[in-house]
Parts: sequence; C-alpha cells; structure tokens
Amino acid sequence: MGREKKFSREELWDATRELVLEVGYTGFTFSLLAERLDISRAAIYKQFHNKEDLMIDYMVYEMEFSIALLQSIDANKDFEHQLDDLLNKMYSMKDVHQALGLATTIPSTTEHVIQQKQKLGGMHRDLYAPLVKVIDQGKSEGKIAQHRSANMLLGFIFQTIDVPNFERLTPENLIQEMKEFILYGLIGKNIE
Amino acid sequence: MGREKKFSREELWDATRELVLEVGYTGFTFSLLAERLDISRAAIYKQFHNKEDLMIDYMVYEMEFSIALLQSIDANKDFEHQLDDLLNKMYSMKDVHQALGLATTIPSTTEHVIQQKQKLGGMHRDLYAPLVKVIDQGKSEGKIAQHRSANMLLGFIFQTIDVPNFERLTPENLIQEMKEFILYGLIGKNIE
Amino acid sequence: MGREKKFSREELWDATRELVLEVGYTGFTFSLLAERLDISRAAIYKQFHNKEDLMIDYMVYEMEFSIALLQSIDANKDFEHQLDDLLNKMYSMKDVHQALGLATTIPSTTEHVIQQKQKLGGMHRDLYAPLVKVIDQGKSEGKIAQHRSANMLLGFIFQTIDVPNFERLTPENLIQEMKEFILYGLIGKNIE
Amino acid sequence: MGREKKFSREELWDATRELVLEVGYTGFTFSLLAERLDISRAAIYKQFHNKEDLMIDYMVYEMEFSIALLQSIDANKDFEHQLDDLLNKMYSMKDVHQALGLATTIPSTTEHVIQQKQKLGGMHRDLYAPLVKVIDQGKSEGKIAQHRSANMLLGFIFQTIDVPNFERLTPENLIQEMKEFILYGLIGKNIE
DNA sequence: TATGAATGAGGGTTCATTCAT
DNA sequence: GATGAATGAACCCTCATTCAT
Repeated sequence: MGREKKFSREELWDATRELVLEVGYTGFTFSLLAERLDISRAAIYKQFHNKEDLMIDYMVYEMEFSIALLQSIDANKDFEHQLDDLLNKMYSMKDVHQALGLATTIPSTTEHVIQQKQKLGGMHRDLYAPLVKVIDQGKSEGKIAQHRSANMLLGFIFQTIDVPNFERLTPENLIQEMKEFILYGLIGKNIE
Repeated sequence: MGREKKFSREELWDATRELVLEVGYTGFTFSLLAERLDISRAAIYKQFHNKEDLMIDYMVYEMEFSIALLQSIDANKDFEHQLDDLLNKMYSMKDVHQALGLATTIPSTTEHVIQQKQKLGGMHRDLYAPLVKVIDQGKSEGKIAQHRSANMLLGFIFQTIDVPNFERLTPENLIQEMKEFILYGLIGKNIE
Repeated sequence: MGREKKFSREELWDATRELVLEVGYTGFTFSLLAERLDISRAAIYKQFHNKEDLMIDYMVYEMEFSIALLQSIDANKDFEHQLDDLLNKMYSMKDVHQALGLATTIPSTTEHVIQQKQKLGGMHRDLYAPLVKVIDQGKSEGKIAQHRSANMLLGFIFQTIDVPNFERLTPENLIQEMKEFILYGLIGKNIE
Repeated sequence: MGREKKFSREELWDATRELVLEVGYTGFTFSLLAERLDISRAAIYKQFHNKEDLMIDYMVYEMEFSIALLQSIDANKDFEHQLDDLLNKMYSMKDVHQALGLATTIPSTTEHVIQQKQKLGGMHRDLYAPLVKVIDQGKSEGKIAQHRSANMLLGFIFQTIDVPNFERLTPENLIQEMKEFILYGLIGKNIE
C-alpha cells in the first residue's frame, strides 16, 4: 500500500556525500539535493525534519561505515602490515573524513541533533579503538616508544592523510610517501 | 580634501581576520564587518566590488605577511635550529593558515578573483621558498635524504601543524610533540 | 465486502470541534485531524474534497445540533423562565458558536462551499426562530415593547453571551450578570 | 544622506489595518503588505525583524490612538451625554477594536513581542480608565447601582458595539439601538 | 565619499492536495 | 476504501548588491 519510494536511503546518502564534498556544509541545500535526486524538496522534508537532522544522520551513517572499515584491520599481522592496511583504508575514506570534520559546525538546534552529536562522540572512540591497537602493536614490537601518546600520534596520522597532493603523485606513491613520513619523519629510515 | 576615510585598511583586515576565525568564510558577511568597523555596508562596497573580491584581497594580504614572517628565518643557523624557528613561526600563524585554507572555496566569479588567485599561486612559491631552504639545509647536513621531495615534506609539516590539540597540551609541549613527529615519525629518535 | 470504515462521522466531527477550538480555523490542518483520528490524510480526502468542504460541512453539522438544542426551549413557560433556559443553552454552546463565527472566513472556492453557505444562511433563520418566539413571549407579556426588532435584540444577546470573563466569575454568576444586563441594561432593575 | 523613504509609518499602518480587516491576522503576509505599498518585502524586514514584531507594534499604535480618542470624553457632561459620546467614539473604532482582539493570537516568540504585550496590557487599563469614569458618573447620578462591576459592564458595552448589522441600519439608527439596549436592556425604558 | 533605503534571488519550511499501490 | 509517497505553491526570512541623496 502507498506508492513506491522514488529514492532509497542509499541513493540519498550518496548524493549527500557528493554534494557535501562539492559545495561544503553551508553550500549544501535541500534544493541541490532534491535536484540531484530528481525529487521535490518537500519529499525530503517527509523523511528529515530539517537540514541539520539530515546532516547529522548522514554523518552517523558515514561514521558507522568508517568504523566497520577500520575494524577490519587484521590484528594478527605485524605492526608494519597493520600500518599499511590502516593507511590504505584511511586513504580510501579520506574525502569522507574531511566531510565529517564539518560535524562540529552543525548548530545544535533540535533535540535529535544533540542526541546524534553525543552518539557521534561515542563513535569517535569506536573509530579510534582499532587504531590504538595498531599503535600498541607498534609499542609491543618495540617500534614505538612506550611513553608516546597514541591519541597524539593518531592525530598526526589523520592529518598526514589529508596532505594535498600538489605533485599529483599516484595514490600508491602518495601512500608510500605518507608511510615513510609517518614512520620515520623527515630524517627518514636510511639515514644514520 | 573630501571626507576623511573612516577606516584604514589595517583596521579592515584586522576585523576581517577576527570575523573569519569566528564565523568562517560562509558565515562572514558585509553586515558583520560593517558593524564591527562601525561603518555602513555601502562604504565597504565602495572599496570592494563584492564579498569575494574582499576575501581574496584579504588572503593576499595575509599571505604577504606570512611570507615576510617565514623569510625571517636565519639561514645561517643549523638545520635543527632553523626547524625550531620554523615550527614556532608556523604555529603562530596556525589560525590564519586555516583561514587561508578557505581560499579554495572562494568561487571564481569575477576577473579580479581569478587574477588574485593566480597571484596567490605565485605567492605560494614565495612562501615555500624559505622552507625549502630549511629542507635543503637538512639535506646538506645529511639529515634528510637527497631524493625526498621538499614540497611533499613541507606539505606534511603544514598538515602536522594543524593537528587538533585534543589532549590540551601547552603550546610548548604541543610544538615539542610536533617536532619529534616531524623529525622522527612514529618510530622516534631513541629507537633503532 | 469492502473494508470497514476506520472512523465514523461522529468521531470526525468531535475531533474537528476539538481541534478548531484548540488551534482555530487557520491552524486546523488535515495533518492534525488525521493524527488525532489515527488515520491517514488521504483517507479524509476520500470523503472531503478539500479543507473548506470539510469545514463547511462541519459547520452545518454544528448548526443542526444548535438548532435542535434551541428548539427544545419550552414555549409554555413564561418569558423569564424561557430566557433563563435560553441563556443557559446559549452559554453551553458558546465555544462552538465562536467557532461558527469563523464560517465567514472560509473562502468560497468550490461549488459545494457556495451551496452549503446558502444552506447555512437558511439554517440561521431556523436557529433564530425559537429565539424570536422567546422575544415574542416577552412582548405578549408586555415586558418588551412591540416596536423593537427581534433580530436586533437577538444580535445583542448573542454578543453578550460572548463577553470575556476577565473577572473569572463562576459560570452561574456570569450567566446571572448577563441576564441582568440583557434584561435591564446599565440602569438595572432596582433603580427608578 | 541615504535615499528618501518610499513609504511612511503612517502609510504602513494604514495598509496594515486594511489588510488585517480584510484577511485577518493569519491571512496577513508581508507579501500582501509589500504589494499594497508597492515596495519589496525585504524593505519591510529592514524596519521590522519579523511579522510578529510588526503586528504587535501596529497594535500598540492603534491602542495609543484609541486611548487618545476615549480620553477626549468630556467628564463635565452628565452621564447620558458622556455615554452618547462614548458610544459614538467606540463605534468609530469598531473595526480597529476587532483587529486588536487578534493581539492574543500573536505568539510570543521574540523578546520584543513579550515586552510590547506587557505594554499593551498596561495600555488596556489606560483605555478603560475614561470608560470607568463614565460608569462612575452614572453611579454618582444614581443611574447605575453601586454594586455593579464597572469592568463587567464595560465588557458588555464593548460586545454590544460589535453586533452585526444584519438589518443594515444606518450608523445613526444602529447606535441609537445600541444605546437603548445598553441603557435599558430588553425590557426597555418606557415599560413598567 | 559615505550613507540609509531598497531590492531580488534564494534558503528553510509547511501545507493542501494528488497519485500509485 | 485506505495508505504512504510525492508535489508545488506559498510563507518567513537573510543576504549580497545597487541606488539616490
């Protein structure tokens, strides 16, 4: 009963991601989204009470995906292989990660947004958990000094992933560069 | 003769910087700027044809300041001291640097914006020039491998500077952490 | 055979009355009505082509009820007792009467509305008929001057019923005040 | 400096009054108002932050006018002449009075509205004050019983003024009818 | 030159109404 | 007959920009 939906959640989130990456959070409008999905603005309002509700739900969706992705890192491999895996996966979610950075700019006007923001806060820990394990593996292998803060190191890694690719390296080469920098810094491995 | 300007460029740029940091590029409006300077919006329009023109000019202004700052690094010191100096200076322009990051989001609608964007591209090189010298110093001291791309390394450094300070370290400690990561990566100095 | 109706007319008019009194005519929406009856909006549209059609039909329904109520005034009692009865009954339909006042604000867009508005006009006479009898009784008892227009006097009575109860009198006291004013005006009975 | 206003406050309030009487508070929109004044909607927003602010200010304006009008009743005349004067003046503000009745339906969303509502409350007393004097005059002349509540009686008078003119009497005759009803009620003067 | 006033385009949102199952 | 989904028109409001003094 009732007629068939013209657009699925999947389609909606895909279009949302595209648009957020193209025009940013403030540039993102229901008009644009509706146009891209070839539906009316009102149709979206049937499912989301307002723009903020939609955006925060989108972010939770992306976060869940990211968590699942990072949780799939094989904890049985050695540190270097785990790091490889980690960097590849983080690189694949690079764009989305930037979009998620906008979460902080969503004003908390509705109860729903407040709740979802709290949820996102909790998910942040879930996202970091597998990464902390990688760092720990590094420490247990004696590769990383015990005293270094995993959070800080992960912060650096996340930042490094977002480096602009001015030199237009291939993803493989770019990731290789990142890996070298992340592991050994400016000084590099081969020196001294 | 004629009426005296009610506001100087200096005041205007200061107010612009404050506002951009407070509300972001999209939140930045002529209304806000006029209010802060206690002048009318129309007065600003006399000097800048539109919002984008003003923003791009502001960025050129900040870039010039940044270039001057980074050019003041003493090329006679050794690599580590230069790097220290570099990081401290970059840290002090951290916020502005983030604001500059918004440059990419300015749509190129007017001829003026297109020209200034090109100019900014050129200035980017000027900004990097003193930094490349630091890297070169590192290479000449045998600290950095010859084959590594200075641009890439600088990109990493810039990214690292922007790391979020979740652990609320003091600036001194934060810079210390950055330095260690930038120099030696995850692996760190004391290992191997 | 056919699905059973999920809601009766009675239920629908009850819900309509509640809502109109709560939110007014313009605040009244099919969404609210559907929600209160726990059915879909479309189900209402099956029975009423549009909002105005429903509202005008609702008013005819209320009018019929009001007519029946006022017709129950016992024409055999004397003037004062009839007036008592009248005021009590009018007071009990006070809210609905106010709601009916909104009828005039319904735009006559459909043929149905136009017809029903005419019907309402006719019913207005039916509503007034028993009241005119009360006035006539007053005249025949020599309480009311023959020359006075019954319609006009009834208009005054209806207006008086709607007086705002700023002093928060009990209904009994309020009705008593009304009665005194309606019968004797400002000057009052006990004077002269 | 700056260009000349295309519309004065006076014009704006006149157009507002017309529209409110034509379409009611909820039917009143900035679009309609702008169209009638032949200006853009945005021009109105320059002067009033939102619809409610405008409406509440309009009501204060009308209230001030009404107060001035009623204060001009000559307190030295006798009761009947004062009442005459009163009814004539109230009749002339009949429409506005109906519009003022809508004040209660304005939602209090902004601070400004809340303040103005309080102000209106105070003005209500100012409006009633000269009327209470008329009642008092009636009492001192022995025309009105001492125990009767002036507020209640004024409520009745206000209601009576709003009676619908179904019989299309001339204003003079209508006022005459009102006066008779208000003074002597149904029973009338000449009886007993 | 600086200003107050005015404007048009566009964003967020609601609602009466229609359509397809 | 009942439903869920979709729609377009209209509303409130903001903002970049222009105009006339």
